[in-house]
Amino acid sequence: MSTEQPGSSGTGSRGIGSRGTGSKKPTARAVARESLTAEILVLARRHLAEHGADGLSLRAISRDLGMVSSAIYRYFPSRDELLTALIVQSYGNLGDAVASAADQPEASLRQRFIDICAAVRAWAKGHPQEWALIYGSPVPGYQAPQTTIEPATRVIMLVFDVVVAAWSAGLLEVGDGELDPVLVTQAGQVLEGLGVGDDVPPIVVARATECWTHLLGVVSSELFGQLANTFDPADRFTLWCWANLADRIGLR
Amino acid sequence: MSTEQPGSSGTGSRGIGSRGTGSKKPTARAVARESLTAEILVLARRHLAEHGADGLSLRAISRDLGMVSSAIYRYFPSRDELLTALIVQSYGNLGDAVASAADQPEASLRQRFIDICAAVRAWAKGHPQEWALIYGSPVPGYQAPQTTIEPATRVIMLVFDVVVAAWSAGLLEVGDGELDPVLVTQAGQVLEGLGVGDDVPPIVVARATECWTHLLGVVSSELFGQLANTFDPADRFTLWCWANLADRIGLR
DNA sequence: GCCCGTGCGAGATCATCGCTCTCTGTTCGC
DNA sequence: GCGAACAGAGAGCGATGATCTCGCACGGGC
Repeated sequence: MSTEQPGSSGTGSRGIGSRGTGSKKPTARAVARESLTAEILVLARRHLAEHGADGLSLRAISRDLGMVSSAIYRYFPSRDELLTALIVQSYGNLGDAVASAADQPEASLRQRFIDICAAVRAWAKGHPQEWALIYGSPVPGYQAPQTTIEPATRVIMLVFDVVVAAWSAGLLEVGDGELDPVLVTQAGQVLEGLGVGDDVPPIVVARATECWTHLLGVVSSELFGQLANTFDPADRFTLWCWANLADRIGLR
Repeated sequence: MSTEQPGSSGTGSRGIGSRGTGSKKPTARAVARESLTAEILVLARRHLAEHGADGLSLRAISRDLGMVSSAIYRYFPSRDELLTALIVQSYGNLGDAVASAADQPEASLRQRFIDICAAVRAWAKGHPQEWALIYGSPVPGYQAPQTTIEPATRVIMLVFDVVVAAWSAGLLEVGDGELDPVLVTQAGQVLEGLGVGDDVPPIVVARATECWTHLLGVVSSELFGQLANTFDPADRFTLWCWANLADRIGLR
């Protein structure tokens, strides 16, 4: 949810609100703009869910709104901007869903990890088009702006946290310095960027990323039909995969 | 390569060729059709590589061919049919690339497995749009016809074969009947459909599928930009992942 | 060897799309 | 209150996929 992301529309935050400093009355025009922006996003999300990312048509949305097509451009300067807003929202929604699944303080680490994986899959199955939007092939010609990478990291961080916890508990198999030096360097930069304590070894980042890519692979495979005719109702198969991944990070 | 897939266009194979029984003279018209169909596919592949799946425009292709747009429809009744032909071709190309990488009789099983993974990744990096076409999010509104699932299995079979070989060599950890009964059933159906000997245990299918989905996840993550700012030049990371997968199936 | 059916390309047409421009009415800030 | 900024309407541009009809040329059956 959280429909207040559309600050990305740019034109809207130029001189209207002036809500940065004072708390002037919100200017009927501004609230109308905000509400219409939100409404556009809701309709866009609906169209996205029903017709997919490239079935998303500004004209169709404007029709549903009873507006003329050109009016939409007052709120989103282009289709790509709308897509960006939807992507940010989707990352947020997925993050919310997974975070609430991960928020089980009394569950075992292994259970929490598996819950996270299952939550990712559940959200993906519930919102296939959104999943495809954020984790599928990049939309043609669409270049993900920098805005989208920050919310994207949130879900990964949940996985990362569990792996760190596993390492803290002494469960993660660390190996003895046999990690490729390039990986060590790259992992070090990630840790630096994250501001994590220097004591976290690079293998933690590598394992977390490995888990994440595998998680993506399993979910996308199921969602994109790669498992058809094999483990088709994939509930058990995915569960088995999560268990295997948990084993991999020492959560037996 | 193998430009004779367009049999899907339907209208073409009605009464023209009559090459099913006798070897009548190929009918200048038929060879023209065949060559033009092939040319369309070549151009389509080029456009696909340059502008992505949804940048593929029948009109643009017809322009490059010096034809009028409506003429294309004599050869492919719709854009989706063209996409289907491209998908089949892409599966074939990937299969060829990986098969040739796997054809190293004197290499160790582990090395062969890693070579297969690396070959998949290499092909994907060399043909990102094709990869997105076959393993990315389904093209909007496009429903993959049954025609595409057979060539899709070919690459998976290469992975499956290695896992079977690992099992034959007694390397694969089989466990002792602890596999979920649902997985056992589904794996059994797969084995039955494959006509593999009854002695192959279900865990082999499950492990192979697991490897495959993880392989897909790693390659797609890299290709779709999910590894940006982490293991960005992902050569070493992916190699490490392949090694881990090899470990997983007992190929130490 | 001719002839009618069929394949083939051209051209026009339709509905849709993203996006731009101009115009008029409304709202806001000073 | 007034000028400037905003909002929506409407027309329009160039492009897309798809359909239809029209002639022309080819080719198998008589």
